[in-house]
Amino acid sequence: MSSETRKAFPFPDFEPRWQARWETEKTYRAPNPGDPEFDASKPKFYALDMFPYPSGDGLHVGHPEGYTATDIISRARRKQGFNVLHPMGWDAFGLPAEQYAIKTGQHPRVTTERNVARFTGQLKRLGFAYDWDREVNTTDPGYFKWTQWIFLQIYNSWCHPVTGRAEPISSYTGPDPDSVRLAYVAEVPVNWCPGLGTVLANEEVIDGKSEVGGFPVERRPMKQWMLRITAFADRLADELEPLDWPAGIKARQRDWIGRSEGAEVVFQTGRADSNERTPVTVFTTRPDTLFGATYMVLAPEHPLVASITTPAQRAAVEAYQKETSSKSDLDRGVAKTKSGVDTGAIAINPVNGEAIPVWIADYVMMGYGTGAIMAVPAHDERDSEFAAQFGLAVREVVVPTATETSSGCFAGEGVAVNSSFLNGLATAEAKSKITAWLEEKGLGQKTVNYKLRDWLFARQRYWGEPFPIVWENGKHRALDETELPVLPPSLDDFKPTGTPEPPLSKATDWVRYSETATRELNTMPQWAGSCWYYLRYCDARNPQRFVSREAERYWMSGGSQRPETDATSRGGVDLYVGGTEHAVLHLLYARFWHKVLFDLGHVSTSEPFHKLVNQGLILGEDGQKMSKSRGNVVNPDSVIEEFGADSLRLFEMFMGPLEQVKPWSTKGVEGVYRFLGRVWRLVMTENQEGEWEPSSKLSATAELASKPRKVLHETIKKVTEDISSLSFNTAIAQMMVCTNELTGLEARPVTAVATLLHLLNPFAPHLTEELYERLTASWPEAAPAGQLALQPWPQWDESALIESEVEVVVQVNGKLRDRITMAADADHAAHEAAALASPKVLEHTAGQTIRKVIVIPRKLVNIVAN
RNA sequence: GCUCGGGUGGCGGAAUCGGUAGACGCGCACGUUUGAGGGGCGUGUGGUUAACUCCGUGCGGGUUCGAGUCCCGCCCCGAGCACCA
Repeated sequence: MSSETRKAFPFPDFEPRWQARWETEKTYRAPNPGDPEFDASKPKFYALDMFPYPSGDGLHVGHPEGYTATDIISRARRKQGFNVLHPMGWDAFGLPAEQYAIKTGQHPRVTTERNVARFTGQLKRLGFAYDWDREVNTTDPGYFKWTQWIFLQIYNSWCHPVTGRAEPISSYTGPDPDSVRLAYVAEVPVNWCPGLGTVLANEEVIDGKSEVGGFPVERRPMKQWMLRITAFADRLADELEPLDWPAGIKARQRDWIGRSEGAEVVFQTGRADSNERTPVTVFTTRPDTLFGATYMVLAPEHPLVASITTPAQRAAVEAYQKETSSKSDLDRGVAKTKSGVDTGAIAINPVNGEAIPVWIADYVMMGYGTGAIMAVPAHDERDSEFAAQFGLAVREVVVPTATETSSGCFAGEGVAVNSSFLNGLATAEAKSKITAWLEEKGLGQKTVNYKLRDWLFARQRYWGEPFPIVWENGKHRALDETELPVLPPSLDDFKPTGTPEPPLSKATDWVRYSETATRELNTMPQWAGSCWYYLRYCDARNPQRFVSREAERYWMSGGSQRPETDATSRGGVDLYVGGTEHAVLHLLYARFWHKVLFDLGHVSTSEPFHKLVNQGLILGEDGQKMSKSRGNVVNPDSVIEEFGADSLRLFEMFMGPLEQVKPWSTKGVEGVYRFLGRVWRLVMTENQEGEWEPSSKLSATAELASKPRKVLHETIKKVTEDISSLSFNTAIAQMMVCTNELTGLEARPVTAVATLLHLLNPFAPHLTEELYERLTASWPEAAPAGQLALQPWPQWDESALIESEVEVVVQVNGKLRDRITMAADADHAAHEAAALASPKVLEHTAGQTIRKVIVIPRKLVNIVAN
């Protein structure tokens, strides 16, 4: 094996060997409560990766970044005495598989299985300590049976208006249960994408194009399944607060929910030449500016436009409506200048009886609020711009308080003026006074509005979960639990029909459920399976329930004690690592489902993910985003081939902070590879035959001198703490320091080397197990037999960290002038005396008066002189 | 425009209850080992200077004995949102 391909250490030999051993021995199997091996005295730790969509491209180097992070902390926690749940699975339904199937004619199940096999092989080659017995696959009937079951829970529930919680539909006493279900059918304007042959959620439409494929998307009304996520809007926003999530992700979720408090105000509208009046309700967050409303604007699609428009304006109004309807939301959004048309109608301001003109304009959206606004150009920038453009009146009704400066349109808070009974009130008081006044007169009320819309839950696809729903006499009805799972029909032709009719309609036998009933033809969106997979991992093979109560309670709500996160812990997954691309969609949907399940008593926590961390994108070596077209994609397989899995793992953690965006560097991989080579040679040496044997410098009897002992214990401390704070890059740096220190010793104590291997084990599991096994073979007393992964984590000795002498910095006027050595227990006076005696200090203070001496014992002395 | 990140050597990054700026790694240079290459090992490496010095954490102020770190005002880069009334 001394060929030119010879490696610095024989990883091509030992990496597969250890991987095979872990697999056959099930080293990382996590027993559940009730299992014989389960130890209830241990605390639990649940580390979750966002499971991948098994694409045809295989793993890229971005995947192992987050996976390695969770793997390291999982391995460390296991050694620290936790029961660790660290699973992996496949989010395998979805458009790409189906698109590929349509293109190649292969059934998506076939390509999915092939892709899963490829991903699995790649993940195993990276040495992740997953409990593969808990692997889940969203396309597995044993899995989606429960996705359908959860849908039934949602379907059979409603949100009680008083408690704000999901309850069984049986507690609803009103006339029409179908009108309040959390899953309901509605005729709504949807994002129909002809290119994909399906409707899409708002979230899946980016700038008027489909997120997948970039096809144009048009609005059209269709009958669709919706989930009533808006009923949970407040809880989804409020309960973010205690979660240990990045502030940016919380902000994005809050923005997406878009809660805004204000009031609805009713204006009577009609023609100036007639007494006929129609009420129009507007929404405003600034009811205190009601006296400043100088015109009203309706969205062009507003249903009352046609009836109130005067004959003289009709042609212009209709032309404008036509123009806006042909514009995409994107065009509407980027328009540089405001546009609009006067309807000729008037609205009566309920607060002062004033008649103001009613316009239509595309800066008012039908989809938000009531689709109508009162325009206050003095205090709203959009209204101000519009008024300026069309010469509409402006009336100031709020003046800034003295400290604020007003320039042009003042949209801030201040004091009300020109507002009758509101005059002199601060904005907040004016708001509540006018709102109370409106409510008293029946002219309006306090209202909360959300940007969040109900979740469009149906897709016209083949490769997704069928709904457990049939239609009979024009009404939908849930199938019984015993009929689950509802399997998709086997179809040879799963192409979109080209019309909104889903491809499942082609399976005529399947569609016919009974003499009188037919099956729902839509399938669920890809998000469905990922809404609850973290629960299935707790009890992945349970045929009776989606997760057993015991397993759920143990893994999701704390088990016994918890690690250092106690104070803020509310239960749930202890650490969830994934990319920011799921900041709103997946994380919001999963939280919604979890809350429904919580309200119905199926799970024990109200939030699923206690701590969330986003790993940063890995860029190509050129600093650009990796992409095939740029040719800068790094393939993990070839990195493993050349440097080994441990090097890849270590490098991805050494590149920089986990959350940060950072560029790939082949030289950097070589660097950590060299480091692992040094660790290897710390233990092993090459004999004359070119074979590796334990180094003669190793010694079971040698004592560690105080300096290397200090370094070793500093390393234990830093690595332990850095793993908890996910600061893997600095942990690795410290292990490099320690390795260099131990390498420099003439006699290397086996216990010290073993300690280093323990610390490095979560990062480089193959190399460390291999070396440790060799240590065990020669020095069983110093290195007790057994896998490192299953042995306890080292403890540091505080006393080893204390030095008898310390170096103290001496500054004159804040500038570094000298360094002196002091006894560790030297007092203030001793520091001062020693510093003042320094020749360098004397030199720099010559001819000056010493004003002050600042002493930080063991650190620094600063002499102030002039 | 708004929100969230972030600006530190040639490069990735350390160090923020204010206290030695640049840990660790890459690169580079020199030395050593080797028949040579590769690899290994060792030393050095912010700028400036012969040296002493002086200057250095995006820019400008401020607080302090002392500021990468705190405060005020800007600039630049990245990500997200974007007429949400």
